[in-house]
Amino acid sequence: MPPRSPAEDRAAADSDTAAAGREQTRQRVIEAAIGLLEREGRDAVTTRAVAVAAGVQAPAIYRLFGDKNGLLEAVAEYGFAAFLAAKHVDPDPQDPVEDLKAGWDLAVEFGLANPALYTLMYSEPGNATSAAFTAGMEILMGRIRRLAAGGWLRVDEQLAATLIHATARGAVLTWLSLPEDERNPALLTALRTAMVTAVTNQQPAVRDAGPAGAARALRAALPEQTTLSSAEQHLLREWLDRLAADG
Amino acid sequence: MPPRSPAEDRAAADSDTAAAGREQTRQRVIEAAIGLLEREGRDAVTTRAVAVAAGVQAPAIYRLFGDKNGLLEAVAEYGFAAFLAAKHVDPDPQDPVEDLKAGWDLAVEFGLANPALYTLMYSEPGNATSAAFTAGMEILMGRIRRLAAGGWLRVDEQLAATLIHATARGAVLTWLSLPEDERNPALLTALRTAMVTAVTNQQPAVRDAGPAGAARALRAALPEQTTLSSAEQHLLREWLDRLAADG
DNA sequence: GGTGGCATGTATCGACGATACCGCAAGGCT
DNA sequence: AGCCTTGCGGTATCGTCGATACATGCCACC
Repeated sequence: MPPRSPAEDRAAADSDTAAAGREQTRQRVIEAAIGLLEREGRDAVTTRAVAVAAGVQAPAIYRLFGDKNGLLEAVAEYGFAAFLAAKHVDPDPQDPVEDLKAGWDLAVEFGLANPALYTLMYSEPGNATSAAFTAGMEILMGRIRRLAAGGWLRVDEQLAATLIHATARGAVLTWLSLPEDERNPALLTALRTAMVTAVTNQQPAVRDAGPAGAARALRAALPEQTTLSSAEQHLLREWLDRLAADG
Repeated sequence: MPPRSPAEDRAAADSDTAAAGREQTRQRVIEAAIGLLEREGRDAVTTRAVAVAAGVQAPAIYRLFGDKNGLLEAVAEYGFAAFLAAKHVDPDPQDPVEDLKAGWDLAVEFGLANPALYTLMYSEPGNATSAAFTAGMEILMGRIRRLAAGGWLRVDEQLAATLIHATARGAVLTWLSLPEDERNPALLTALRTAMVTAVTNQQPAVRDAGPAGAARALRAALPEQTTLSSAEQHLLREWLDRLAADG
């Protein structure tokens, strides 16, 4: 959200109601655009149609969103935020791998539930900055971090995130591109297990959770390593001893 | 391709040259559209711009392709056919799994080499009927059939084809959506092995959870730690990054 | 040498995204 | 209190888009 405009600062007395009204019409325009998008398809979302559907004048859209792309971005963010808000995220999952599956299912479910919105967001490359979008990314990164902390992660955290995105995107777009009578639910489960196999280890690399367990595991697996110089390895071992003893 | 038009039948004498000329201008228009698409982006492909780029009148496009969508479909088919023709397919591969990988690489390579064309073809669901498209599908189905004949296939042939498509689509679109400095080639190889694991019976090489996994775990679990000084933690993190990336 | 049919070329239509311009209502200043 | 500045909402309009009607002219055929 941008900082308060000078006009709002000057008229601080009723800026609340004015800003509230503005936000209200903004929301009405967005919902009208979503309605058109899901009811009549992407091409039906024109500035004029959205304006009459929302009961506002055509230039109001440009004043509210600056651009048609701005409107579409606002629509994408609104839809994604609404979906995220409707779903609750387990803050402390027992099985991080199951949690990963749940997160993947969530992403795919969003795509299948809002096909027009999903293709609008993910069909063409480019935009990646959005409040709701980064919020979803934060949730995903949290899941990945828990996996890593448990020693489950097979690849880099960044690569894991990209792999999850790529499989989910391929799953949703391919599913949507199939005629309804060829949509096999096994596609989704197979892709999900493929994602899990690519991202996680079958057995965690650390036996005990927490830094001490990870330090012990790393200390045990280290001798074969040559990436570090011998001096570095020596110092690293010392620290690992301290970390392992700390648990 | 439709059967010969009555006009062509009637003027059979020079229908060859006439049809050839027509096909020539058709090809010129398609190439002009491809040039605009890859040089100035999707939105630059307007009927007028294509017409002036190809040196034809605006209505000629509608006479040749009937519609702007017709032009775009012709463009997609042309580009895909050109790519298919440039690549030769091993008719009798020795290792069908390696052949599957090669086919997947081919599909992904097409997407990475022709990003605008690829997003045009696969971004939005719908069109699936095209000569070159079905030709590519035939090649893919041949590969899958050889896998099935060798007993390699783990799932339905249809599901295998869909899985291959979905992973390739996710790989290409995700790759293209990343900024150039975040494009990790490991994404493609990881997705390819995930696809092979999902489609074939080939078990992934059981990777020992080496130091990289433990390093990742320790890196993710570290922030709560206070045993080390901040300077030590900083250096440790650096080493853990190197160890984690080494796997 | 007509004659009919079809491709070519010009002009134009409705809709789209986007914006300039005008009136007006609401504080601020003297 | 009255004037004035400031910014918002409403009307009209611009340039471009996809798509098409209409006139023109070319060419084979009789």
